[in-house]
Amino acid sequence: MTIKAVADSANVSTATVSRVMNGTAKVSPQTAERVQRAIKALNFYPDTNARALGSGRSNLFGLIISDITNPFFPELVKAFEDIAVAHRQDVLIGNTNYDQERMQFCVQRMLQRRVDGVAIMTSEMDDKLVKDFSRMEIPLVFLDSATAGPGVSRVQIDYSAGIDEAVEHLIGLGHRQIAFISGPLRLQSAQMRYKAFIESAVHHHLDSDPKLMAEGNHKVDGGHDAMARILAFGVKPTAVLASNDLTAIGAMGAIAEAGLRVPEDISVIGYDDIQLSAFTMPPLTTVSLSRADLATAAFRALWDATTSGGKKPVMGTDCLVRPQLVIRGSTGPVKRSKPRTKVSMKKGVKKE
Amino acid sequence: MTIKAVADSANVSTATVSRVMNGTAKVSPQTAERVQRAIKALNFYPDTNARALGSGRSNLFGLIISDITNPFFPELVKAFEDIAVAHRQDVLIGNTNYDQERMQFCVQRMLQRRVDGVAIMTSEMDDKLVKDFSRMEIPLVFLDSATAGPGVSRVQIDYSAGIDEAVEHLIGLGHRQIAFISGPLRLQSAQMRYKAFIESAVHHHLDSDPKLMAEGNHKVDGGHDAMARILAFGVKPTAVLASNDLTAIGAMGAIAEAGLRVPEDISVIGYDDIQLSAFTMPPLTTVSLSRADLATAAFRALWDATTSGGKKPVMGTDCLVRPQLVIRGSTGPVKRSKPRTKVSMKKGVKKE
DNA sequence: TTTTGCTATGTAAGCGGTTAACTTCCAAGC
DNA sequence: GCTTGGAAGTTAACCGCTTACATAGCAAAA
Repeated sequence: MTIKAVADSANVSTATVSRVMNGTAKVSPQTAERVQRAIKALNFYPDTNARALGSGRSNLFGLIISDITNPFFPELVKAFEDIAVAHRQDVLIGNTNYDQERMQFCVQRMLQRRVDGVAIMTSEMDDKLVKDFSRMEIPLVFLDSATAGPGVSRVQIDYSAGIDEAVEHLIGLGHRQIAFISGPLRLQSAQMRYKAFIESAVHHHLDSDPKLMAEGNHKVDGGHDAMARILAFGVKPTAVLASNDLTAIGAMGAIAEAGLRVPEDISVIGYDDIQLSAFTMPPLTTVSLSRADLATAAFRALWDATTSGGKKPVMGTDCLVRPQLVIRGSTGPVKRSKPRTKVSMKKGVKKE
Repeated sequence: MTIKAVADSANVSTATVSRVMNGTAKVSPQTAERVQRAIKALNFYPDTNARALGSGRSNLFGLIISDITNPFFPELVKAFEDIAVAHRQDVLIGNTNYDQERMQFCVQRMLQRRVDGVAIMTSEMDDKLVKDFSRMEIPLVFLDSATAGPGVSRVQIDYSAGIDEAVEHLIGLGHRQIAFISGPLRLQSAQMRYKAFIESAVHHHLDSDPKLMAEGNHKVDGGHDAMARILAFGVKPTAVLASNDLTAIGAMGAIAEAGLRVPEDISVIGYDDIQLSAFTMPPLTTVSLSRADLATAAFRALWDATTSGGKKPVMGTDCLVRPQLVIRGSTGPVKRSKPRTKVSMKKGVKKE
């Protein structure tokens, strides 16, 4: 079943069939109608490979992520795919697993498939590999890294805004001793969150103590262990901010194991707002980062770059996505374990 | 950068270059060496589209899943991709979202890309669409449905085995009143688990009561609501078995909200063993279904079907994956709320 | 030496589309 | 009536690789 069969069946040339399929040139309504009918009748699907070869457009976008097992990503992938489907683009997903070699493979595959563009949603990307893409003039969009340039766009996350909001929420509840559990600091994405917290802490004159900081791994177990370590130090944070939700969930576990309660003894805030965070016990207060926004922005950038007629190296775009605090049950007012005034403190709180 | 450039650079014909790249025919070691060198030097990546067009093999497998946002799937996807990468196959993922139209698109895309085979990992697949694949003689592998046939393989899950093991574990702990929270019963996959439980219950002469059954949606909120409903009925199950882990997690939430404790008041068992289930509070006892096994079996089936030289309609294979109970903290001995003998019951339990 | 039989390589015809360049046809302009 | 010009189609040259077939070269057989 080829385009030729359709052409014969509709009594036109293959060029005409191609035109009605792609709408690339005027075809009389009657002819178009006839062709459409033939396509339907023969149940014809054009071969994408041939199409790509002939036109130089593969209708494929690459999507590189680091770990599909991290709940942040499936939601991103889904959102991205949704938009792609709507634009009749396919998506080739590459999972780097935080592994250099694997990433290498990934890039190679995309290069070979002649993808129309690549969304690089992991902060860990080798510059050399990026060069490979630009040599082929493949539009790129990065999440949180690289500088925009010819054919390279960026989607940035306003970490500070999200973290500030979280910190201010805690301060409003009376917290001053706020612990922070970071992700693995060798990853840029984790570092950015970490730095945003430090800045916010300084800016808000929070009590600072290295013992309030611990490094996790952006997974549940890492959050758990990090929290356990902090608790073991004997410092007594009244609140913890975690670099992502999984970490926060782990932290909540460690807190419970220490015989403390969330939020009565320690308030917990996560980051990302993965679906699950609404269902933890208690539901997690978290900084929500809309995967749909991220995906939309990334897709847009690629789409614009590939459909801009003519001049090849379109200047990349730059866009900022702003997270937003979602208050649920894991944060509450700080408990006065050692009330300074014995009685009727409650009445005196107003001004404090 | 085409194969021609490489050929010129190595002073051979394009055919020879193609041969050394694919190992499809003997080439003298020296020539091969020279070609390899040229490929490296020019940093040449063959165009997969052209290759697919010329050879009729796309080196692409389709992977259809229903909801990448369900933690069961990312792990499956990852495992599948891992094996695929090792075999130099790419993977085109399609998310049906449990939506007919979306599934349609999915199938279409794969057909157009001329995938070498498709793993259909969702129980909801339209027969008409399956026909489209077989007309093209595209090998298929199903998870949990369809009958094997020419070009159609199956990977079956031995639900009964897993559920039996769970039920026996509970019985061993003294439970007789076991509730079951199913997935959405319109989905085959949910039905199979449901039926397996019913059979097991009958087989083990468990107390049966329709009020012990509730339908969830295979997500956390569904599990929560279903458990709440069961509790509201006033029946007092001492244990709950959930159709998947997310459901179990939801159920644990509802139990906690009812002022009961897991496992002291109610034991909970999930199904799937998603990563998260090791980190709930308490850690979830669950029937572990190895995604790696599933993925491996599915991949194997497709791989064998596509590489079997010659005769096209190879008979599909059939394979059974056996889940296994993982005992963690959410199950415990049944509590004697109304001890029949007032005192020293503990000593008398031995024989019971 | 000539023939035979391999083996290593080259030649060129696809694969199934796209698209530039060209042909028709026909209405409008002069 | 003859040009001009634009719309609707057709022809055929690619796109980059694979592969059937042809060929050259050489060792063994005759």
